[in-house]
Amino acid sequence: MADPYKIESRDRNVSIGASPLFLREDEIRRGAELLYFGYTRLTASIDEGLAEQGLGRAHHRALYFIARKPDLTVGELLKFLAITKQSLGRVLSELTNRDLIETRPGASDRRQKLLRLTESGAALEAQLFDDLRQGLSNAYTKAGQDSVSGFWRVLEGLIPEEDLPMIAALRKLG
Amino acid sequence: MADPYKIESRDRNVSIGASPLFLREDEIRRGAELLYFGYTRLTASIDEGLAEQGLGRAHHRALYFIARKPDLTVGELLKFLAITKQSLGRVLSELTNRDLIETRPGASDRRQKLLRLTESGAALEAQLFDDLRQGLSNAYTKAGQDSVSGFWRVLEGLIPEEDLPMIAALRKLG
DNA sequence: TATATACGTCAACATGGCTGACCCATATAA
DNA sequence: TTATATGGGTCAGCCATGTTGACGTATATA
Repeated sequence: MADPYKIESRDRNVSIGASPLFLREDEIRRGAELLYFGYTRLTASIDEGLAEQGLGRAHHRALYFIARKPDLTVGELLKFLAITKQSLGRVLSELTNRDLIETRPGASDRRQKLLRLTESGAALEAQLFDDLRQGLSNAYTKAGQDSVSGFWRVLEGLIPEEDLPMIAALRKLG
Repeated sequence: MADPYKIESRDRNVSIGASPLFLREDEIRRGAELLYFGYTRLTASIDEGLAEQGLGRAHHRALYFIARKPDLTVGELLKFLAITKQSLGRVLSELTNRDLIETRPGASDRRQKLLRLTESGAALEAQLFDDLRQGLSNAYTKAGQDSVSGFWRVLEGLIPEEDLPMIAALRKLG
């Protein structure tokens, strides 16, 4: 067999090649549940701060990526969010109306719109980021560094290959 | 200082006690991003199978927990989903109309309604579970067993203490 | 000059949350 | 035994956030 890990059966409790442990239903369910509860609890903690401003999660996601990559174009942001331009349009115009973001035309391509946080947008994003930091640094500290690496590795494996370069680009320069 | 890990500052790039690595902004952002993309990509893979049946994520979550804990009461399910009974009511009546779930009164407390999958509900849930299994077992296999343990540990740390017993109960008997 | 691309916008609609008000049946405590 | 609390249901209206489809404008590029 070329690849002993390749999945070739729809059976449950399937044992494949040398690695039966990874494929038992209970371990899959455990991961699914922890991912669900972990993700929802973390976002719930942010929702509170967000609600104070009369904003929702959609706004936060946009603020987050704009903070992360200043001068992001609308097209790039659309790829991160994986929503339609119409949906994003609403979010961006609300953020603009509240003076949380500002735009300017691209230097090399003036059709593009470069997105940036305003000063008050940056302040709000920082405040929301703090909730993220509280939750994640608490979890990191409790789990320990080795666990954090494993956490990252498994999550990376959940993401389709073709999306990884885009995500990796978030961690590079501006 | 009693607890060297305790967070006492809102500064970014803060270094605390003996464990500065865990608290740097980049590591927090990396975790937040991987969690976001990992979670959304995994659920997106399920949405396709769900859309074929004309169902949404809300239906899947209910099916999932009923599959996981047969004879779950409505009240218990409400706690897992953390939504209002009105929202859940819509979902459950749709699932009932499609003959995917069935109910019967509780034995010890006849006010309760015990929820179960029908045969076709179980078949559908199994099919949807397969998408979960594909995604997670692929990620588990790529990452390796040690990473999987770390993945679980960090996620557990993201969940408020008071919610953990409820989640642990999912892995016990019926 | 023709065409493709980046972005915007109007309109209608779906999903899945929410609040508030009110109901019934059954358990439980006074 | 009667009062109250609890588990669950339901109607009505609203909100946030996604979707399609159609169409418009400015700028790049072949």
